[in-house]
Amino acid sequence: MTTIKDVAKQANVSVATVSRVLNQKGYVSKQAERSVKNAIKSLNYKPNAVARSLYHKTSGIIGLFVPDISNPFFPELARAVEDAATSEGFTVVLCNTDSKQEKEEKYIQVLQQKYADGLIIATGTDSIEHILSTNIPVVALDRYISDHIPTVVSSNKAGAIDATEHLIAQGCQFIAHLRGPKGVTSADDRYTGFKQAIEDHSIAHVVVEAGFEIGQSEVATRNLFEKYPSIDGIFAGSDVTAAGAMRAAYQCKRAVPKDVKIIGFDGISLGEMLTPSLSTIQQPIYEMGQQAAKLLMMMIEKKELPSYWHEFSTTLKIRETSTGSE
Amino acid sequence: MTTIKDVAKQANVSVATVSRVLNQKGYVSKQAERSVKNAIKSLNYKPNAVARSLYHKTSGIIGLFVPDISNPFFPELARAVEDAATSEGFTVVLCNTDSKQEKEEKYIQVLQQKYADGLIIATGTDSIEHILSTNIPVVALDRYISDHIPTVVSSNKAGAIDATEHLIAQGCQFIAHLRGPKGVTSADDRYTGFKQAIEDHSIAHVVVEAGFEIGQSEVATRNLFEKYPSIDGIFAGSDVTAAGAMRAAYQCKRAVPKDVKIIGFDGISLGEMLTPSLSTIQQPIYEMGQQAAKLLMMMIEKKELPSYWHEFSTTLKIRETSTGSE
DNA sequence: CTGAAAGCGCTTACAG
DNA sequence: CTGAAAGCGCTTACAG
Repeated sequence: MTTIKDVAKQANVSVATVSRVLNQKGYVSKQAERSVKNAIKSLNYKPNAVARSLYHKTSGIIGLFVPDISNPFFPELARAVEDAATSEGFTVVLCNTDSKQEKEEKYIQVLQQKYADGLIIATGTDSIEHILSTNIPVVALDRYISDHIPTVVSSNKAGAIDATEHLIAQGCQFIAHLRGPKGVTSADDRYTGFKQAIEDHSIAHVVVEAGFEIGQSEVATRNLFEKYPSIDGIFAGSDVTAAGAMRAAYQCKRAVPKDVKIIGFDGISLGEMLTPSLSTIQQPIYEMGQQAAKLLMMMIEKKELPSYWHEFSTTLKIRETSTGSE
Repeated sequence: MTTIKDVAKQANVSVATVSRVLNQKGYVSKQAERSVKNAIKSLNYKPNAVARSLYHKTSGIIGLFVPDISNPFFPELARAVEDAATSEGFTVVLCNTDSKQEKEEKYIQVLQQKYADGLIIATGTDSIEHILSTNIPVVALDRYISDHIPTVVSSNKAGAIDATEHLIAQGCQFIAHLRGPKGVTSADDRYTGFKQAIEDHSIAHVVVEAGFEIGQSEVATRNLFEKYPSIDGIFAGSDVTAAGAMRAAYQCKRAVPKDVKIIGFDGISLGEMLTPSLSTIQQPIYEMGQQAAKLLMMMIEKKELPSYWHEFSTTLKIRETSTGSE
């Protein structure tokens, strides 16, 4: 690797001068600048990022914490974060935490040792101390941590109301809600929205916890069909659990959407791959990831944040699982 | 941040001694060791990874190149790579290249400036010069680059034969193959396997290019049904394109598996989320990602590689889209 | 406008 | 067994 010394020698100046033209900082004569630039080009010199890091105590690295990138909600988010970060010259380190505090702590330690500039946290753990006690910028994505941490979420409650009212408008008389895990902010908010819509319209309903995974949801829905044969609408807490409900309907010989209408939540690409295609509440996933990255980079650059709360509207996406009666 | 100097002062030794106990290298008296260890603990000292990097010219960073993490094949691979890397103290940087050479080159440059230790390349671009000309260790995952680069793939051809013969065994008389993009090694190999099986059994068939995306596959399959109404079996080049075929069958009112049997390739979790669930050729995705990471780390540690070619067997996973006649 | 020097936080020959 | 010193490749006061 060629270093700043090689460039200085070739250009017949000191390393200080090379550094000045590199950073466009301080006075440099036209002539010196020209010969340095030539030397840089002819040697194909690229400054060593590690040496810069050591001096500046920054690295251009940001950590992205997700529970598990295999969970289909997170890749789209990760893509958005990475795009936004890369466009500003940052690099993103992927951290799968399985929502385990111990893993989060390990990642935080390793990242701090590398002078990571910031963290985007899209995972939920019970304890938040280890996050609050870190001294690097953090933004919370798709979850709430604390009022002191900038937060990017979607309108989970309003979206859940839209979903439920859509089912009601489609004529559903007995609606089941497959709710996500208790204690997970988004799942709780969706539940609250469901409850409110149901009460506003006095519709028969039942709520069951179905995690965020397909297996659990499939079993839960099957049990539901057995216990309450007259269920004709399902609001699933996520698109993945909606897919589970569709599988259960198939197994129990209920036609979708004819016998039972189903709507999910998230708007991940899975929904369009299902047959029939899944109606859902679309979160602007890409925009959310992008926003989180932008906020983090503003914090890193010590800019004032316009707000600590960024809530994105959801939109009702009507596809095949909730429409008509075919 | 507390530094090695602080520790040295607290322990009443020189920084050299502290460094020695940190690295368990060189002679240190029991007594010095004890007082250094105490100082480290009481100050909660963590060595600065950047300073170490600068000296050693390594960083513990590996780059993972994928076309797009949103494509559902890659998250499982990424998870495996990240798990294996983290367990050995490496950190993985996510690089979405969109299979564009220009993006790959940019990432390579940035990573080299950070003293990245290695690259796992799971993307295909036409040119490979920029990869060959890099001087850091590289392993190719799910693609072939060159004989000089360790490669981890699955038995695409054999898997395709299994898929095709399975459809034949299920009684299919006219089989369509939705092949992946030409020039992509895995897609080409699957096509070759299909051809071979078809010829061995003299079955009517048709091949059409359907990319690796759902939209294209859906349209292609619809056209196929229109043109060749007697198609009763589809071997899709990936699980995603199989999902597209299922959507097309739905639109064209062909029951799956009764009227047309479908099998995919990959074994991503999507297959289990579909209704009916998707028969497929399962690649050991996690093991492949893990193996790639392990090979890369061996190269980084200058260990001899047992082989440059690591081919994993696929397994036929019979689920609902290809069985019975219901 | 420019260079010598100190410093970022480590590691490792080299003397002793 | 231990410390002073040089060096990894940069950047930036400080003098001139």
